[in-house]
Amino acid sequence: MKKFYLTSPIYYVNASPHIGHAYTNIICDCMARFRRIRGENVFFLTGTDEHGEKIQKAANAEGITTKDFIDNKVDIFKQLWPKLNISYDFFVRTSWKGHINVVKKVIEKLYKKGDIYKSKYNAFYCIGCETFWTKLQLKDGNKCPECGRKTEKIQEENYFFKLSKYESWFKQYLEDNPELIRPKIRYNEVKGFLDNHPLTDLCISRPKKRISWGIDFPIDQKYIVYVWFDALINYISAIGYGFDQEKFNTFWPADIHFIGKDILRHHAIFWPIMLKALDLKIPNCIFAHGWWKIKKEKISKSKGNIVNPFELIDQLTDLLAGNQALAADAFRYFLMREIPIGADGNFSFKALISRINSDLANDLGNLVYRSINMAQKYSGGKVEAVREDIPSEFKETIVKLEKDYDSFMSRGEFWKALDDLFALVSLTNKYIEDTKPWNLKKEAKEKELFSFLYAICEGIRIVSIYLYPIMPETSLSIQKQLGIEDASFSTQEAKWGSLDVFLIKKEKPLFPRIDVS
RNA sequence: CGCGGGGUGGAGCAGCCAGGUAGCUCGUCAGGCUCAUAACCUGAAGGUCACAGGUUCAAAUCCUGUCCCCGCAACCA
Repeated sequence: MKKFYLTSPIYYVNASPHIGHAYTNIICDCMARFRRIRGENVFFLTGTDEHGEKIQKAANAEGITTKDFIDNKVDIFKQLWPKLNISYDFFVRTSWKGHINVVKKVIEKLYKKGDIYKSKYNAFYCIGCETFWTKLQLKDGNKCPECGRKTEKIQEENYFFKLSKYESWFKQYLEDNPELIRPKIRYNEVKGFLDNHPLTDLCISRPKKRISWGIDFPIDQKYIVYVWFDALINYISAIGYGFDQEKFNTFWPADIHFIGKDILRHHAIFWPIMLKALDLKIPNCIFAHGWWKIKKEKISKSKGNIVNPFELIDQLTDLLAGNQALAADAFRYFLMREIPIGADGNFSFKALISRINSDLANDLGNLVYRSINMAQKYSGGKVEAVREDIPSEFKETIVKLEKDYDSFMSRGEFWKALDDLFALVSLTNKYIEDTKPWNLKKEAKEKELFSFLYAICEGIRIVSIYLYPIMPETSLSIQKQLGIEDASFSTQEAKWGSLDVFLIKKEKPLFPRIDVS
């Protein structure tokens, strides 16, 4: 069985989750579910990043211990994922002992190898970015080139990881693996960055006298580990690197790391080099998605335009007859359908409702409802297979969908897959229109009528399978209404004519139209 | 010369990397149908693809220049 290991970033817990966190994990979940129905052995990792100065400060500001602070925040994330139907396999916390041990082992190993060394450092430190800059890099004399804030001049001894040693190797590796970083625009960005900025060694320790909240630096008790160096290692610690070799060998290397475009450099440069230094395989793909904006502005707390996913789901749940799982489906659908992955998009409640009404209620929901209704009315709810070829109306579309769906989904191009899938929905609606079953009924043309009924049931059954990764609950509901006892979403079964009989169980429409005046 | 994204019918977007009749969703207008959630189906109107040059048999797409918009304190996918 083919394995598939995918990861979300581990979320930094100094703030509560917003739409961006939800988006990333929904992307991951859609991919994970797709791989599962394709029959792959999936391991989907998510988790939290819990160390570093910012968290220590945030805890202090709230007047609670750092431990209490992170535990509270982690709980919030853990409450969110079920609400969005996120089917992760493991939740890793960087404060977890297993992870901490691996980080220490990694550092010891790299130190022995000579890839970590101690050096005096004359630098300018930006607290916000947790980044050191050289004098040359500073903006306006003493400001952080990334965020523009004043930096602190610091002279101290620290430990460094020899990024520079691997620079030429990495450049070549990038050259040879154009699909390592996706989408293309981000690949170009990284290449451009490397061409213009020679890699300097990465400072991976912080003196405890300055920051105490982190993993003890194993070879020197006066230091803790730099939070990013610690965090990236979660991708191997979570699957047992160094302590559960069987599991690790099963899943490593990662097939895809989904990240937001803001953390590209850490994942696309530091991480592959760290792995190379450890003699581990490089991930197959690092995929950086875009950002959701609100009214064309970046999400930010001070502008007050944070979309709180908890509130959003609650609001949607109310509008969807109290069905929270359906609300999650609708939200997932919107995020995956509305924008091409990789690009930025604009979020608005109006656009969300509009998608629900037009795509989910009018097209899909109505199709299922009218089909089920006809099956019940015209054949008493039992629709037996009429073994014919695929009706010519469907032939081309189904065959094309089978191929395109798989390739789009494999590449994470959810919006394209959904576009194609909804073309089948439309086609089925059109097929009904063209066939005019109500006339067949009047004229008692039973053969044609039953053949038609089987065709539309097959049509929506196939839709339910392809829809599953994006909208699991809706898919399940469709299959239930078709009378499929043991719901199955295996792509193997998305073949025309694989079901012998449908025993229709009509329910309410999948999605009500939402009135927003 | 700071970096990056973008300017395509009323709105939101795709197409640009690998040039070849400008496409999708929503909205508008007209018609059809009745199994269905005022839904579904059909048709129509509406764009000199920001602008100016260039390359080419051919440019939304490649090259050059110009204009305009957005993000770049912190939080942050």
